Amino acid sequence: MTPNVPDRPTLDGLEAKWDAVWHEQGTYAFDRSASRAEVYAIDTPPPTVSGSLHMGSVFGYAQTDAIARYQRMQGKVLFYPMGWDDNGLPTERRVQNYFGVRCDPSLHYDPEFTPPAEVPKEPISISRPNFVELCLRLTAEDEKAFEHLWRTVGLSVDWAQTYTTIGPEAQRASQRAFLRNLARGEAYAQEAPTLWDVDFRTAVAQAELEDREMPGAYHRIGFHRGAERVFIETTRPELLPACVALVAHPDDERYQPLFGSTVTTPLFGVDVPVLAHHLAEPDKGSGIAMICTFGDTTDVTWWRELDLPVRSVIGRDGRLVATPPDHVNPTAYAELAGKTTKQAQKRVVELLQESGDLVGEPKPVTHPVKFYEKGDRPLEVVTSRQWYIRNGGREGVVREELLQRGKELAWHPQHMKARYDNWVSGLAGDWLISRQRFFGVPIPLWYPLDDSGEPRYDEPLVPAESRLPVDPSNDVPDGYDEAQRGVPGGFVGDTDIMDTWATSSLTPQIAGRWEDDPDLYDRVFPMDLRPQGPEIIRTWLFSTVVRAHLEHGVLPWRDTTINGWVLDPDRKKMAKSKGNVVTPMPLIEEYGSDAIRYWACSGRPGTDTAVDFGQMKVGRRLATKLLNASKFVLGFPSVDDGPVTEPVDLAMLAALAEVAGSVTEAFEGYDYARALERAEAFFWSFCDDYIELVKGRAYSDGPAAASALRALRLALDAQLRLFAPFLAFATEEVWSWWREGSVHRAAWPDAAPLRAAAGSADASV
RNA sequence: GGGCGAUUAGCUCAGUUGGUUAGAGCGCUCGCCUCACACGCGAGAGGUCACUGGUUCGAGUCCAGUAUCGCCCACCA
Repeated sequence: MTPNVPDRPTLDGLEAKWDAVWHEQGTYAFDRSASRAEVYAIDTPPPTVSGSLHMGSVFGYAQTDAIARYQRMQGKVLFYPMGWDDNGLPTERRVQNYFGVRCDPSLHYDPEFTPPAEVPKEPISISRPNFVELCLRLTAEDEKAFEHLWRTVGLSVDWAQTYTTIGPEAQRASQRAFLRNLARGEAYAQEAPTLWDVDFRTAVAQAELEDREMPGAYHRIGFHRGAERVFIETTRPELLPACVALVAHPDDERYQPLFGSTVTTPLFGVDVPVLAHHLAEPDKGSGIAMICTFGDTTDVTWWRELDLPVRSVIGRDGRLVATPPDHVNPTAYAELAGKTTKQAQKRVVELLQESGDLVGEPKPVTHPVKFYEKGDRPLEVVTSRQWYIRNGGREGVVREELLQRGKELAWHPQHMKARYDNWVSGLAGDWLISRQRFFGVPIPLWYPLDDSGEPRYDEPLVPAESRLPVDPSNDVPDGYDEAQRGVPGGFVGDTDIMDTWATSSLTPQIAGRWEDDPDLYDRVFPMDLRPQGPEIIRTWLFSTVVRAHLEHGVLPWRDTTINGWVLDPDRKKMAKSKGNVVTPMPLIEEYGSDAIRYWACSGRPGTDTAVDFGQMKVGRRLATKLLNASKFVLGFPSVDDGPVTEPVDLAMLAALAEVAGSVTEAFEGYDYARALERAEAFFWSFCDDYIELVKGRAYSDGPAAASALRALRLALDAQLRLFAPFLAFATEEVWSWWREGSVHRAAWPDAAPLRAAAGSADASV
């Protein structure tokens, strides 16, 4: 066809133009007639829908898109869905602030409720269904904005294949998987000490913890032993009424004489045993520690292994409970009841000073304290009934199996596997999946109530899979009716929801419509690729491996690419709290999507990369150059398909063949950055050297001119396709000037035909 | 305390089985509106390859150790 080249090619407006065309022509639509062997399936990370996407997301997703486009051009049928992770705490928090509301599950649904136009000073209490409505409303708006950004960036996602983690399909899959875990004994409930966020009033899992350095102080406190004193040091004197024992190392000669005897707590007058345990460290504090129920996870270990009683004083609201534990002097305790831990600590210290049991002044220290990663106050340990899924945290056999899965998985880059091994090896317990929150997938169970109205937790009422998804607070178990809810002899629904990871650990199954559409599922599962960030190896990657291992006995995907972290222009970690977050849209408008994609794809796999406006400028120049060089090549009259004859032309084609080979090789190893670098290096030399060299000849007539024109077109054609995964818009624009269809559905440039055209030419000429 | 990664020109980074004078882009200096492109073209300056040893005919590249930075994990009295 006769090329239709614009007089002044421009990058401006290409995003909207080609997004519309791709959408209309279904360029990236999944072809579900393809067999599993023909499909390349990507388990795309569902971004958290809470506000806006940042450059870190664009970075990783653009890299994945380059891989996706490469695979598509290699002839694979891409299953490339997109999910939105909208359930869970981030959305709840955003809804609370955005609308000025708070969820109170004891309230009933108010169909008339609409949030006030202005955020009220005092949050309005609304029912759980009203709250969930607002969550859905806000996430729907965000998801529209997210899709718009992704389409502008040019992700070649099939937008007909989207899901949300709060949607009915995701709920059905999570509940089904949970029920199957339950049936196989992999899910279980347990009343146990649990890390608890006192502000969010929910249990949290090991994977969601982080340490923060906090100021504290060692308080040296004397326990009574007749007329003697035994001194311990603690940072949490307010837990003195919760003390159940003292503990020292079995080899510690200072305390060996005390083992087996009892001492009395100051102020509260409780007799507690002095015990030996290997976890006690002789060189920490005074070498002897008080065990409280519960100050930290070590206390839990001691409590369990030494078979100690419980004296809980911290309530779920983070305040000291009203009634003192057994044996605790009620008069002394009354001073503390109802106080926050901070207030209680202050008061206990005053009382200890008055009684003379505190030695000297508290010694200030800075020490790491466990926080919920989204929380504001230190976690407490409270006893509660929670659901767990076995993940090898307690059983060596399962742990070994999961480590083995980690070995089967192909990691890119390889060293990221160490983080997985590290995490799995360090698991301290099973996966706590229940949350005492509102916007999530309900635990799909009810419990019968006995004659006194107490739930029989050991006999849960399980829904048939055909009924899923269910909401036990609205739906009724088979064999009961609504009137029996909460009545002795009736039933009660489980009020907990699942942790968001309990749903997103099933993204391959959700996207593949597990059990809902077995025909589709068989064509896409297990998937080929899991691309994701390094910080969620311990959560998303690991939990997905756990679910697939337990349910299907396979790895959920063959390869995983772990992208690097995005740093701000000054190479600092970007964080909302630091106010240095760079938002993508303004940059896309300034540099164009191809430039942003270029920047993202020039970051090596797994390598932390700064937001670099220089790289974006370079990317934009590359895209512009591609338009102009193409205009030059296509400006010449078309010649027939005869042979390329001139040595320089042949050498150029030979070099291009080599480049095509190495770009392909790089992509096969998931090294999109190297692929881009190779293609780019050739292109600039093609423009600056080869084109300049043959320009004069190309303008002339005769066989030598024809050879140049043929070589130019061959080279342009191949290079457009080599760049298509990166410069998705500019390559498509040029392709449309002279070719049919989309460059993104064209075949990947094989080195062989170029080499054939080059004959025996030497690339180094 | 354990693990992983990084350390190459002012800046951002390549450098794949160890092999001739260490590369690119940005920035900088100088010269060019040469009919595809001034978002361009040409020329140039700029480096003890973190440090210390070792292996080798030969090390930015392999080995050991040290330092600094970053990340992950850890029972935090």
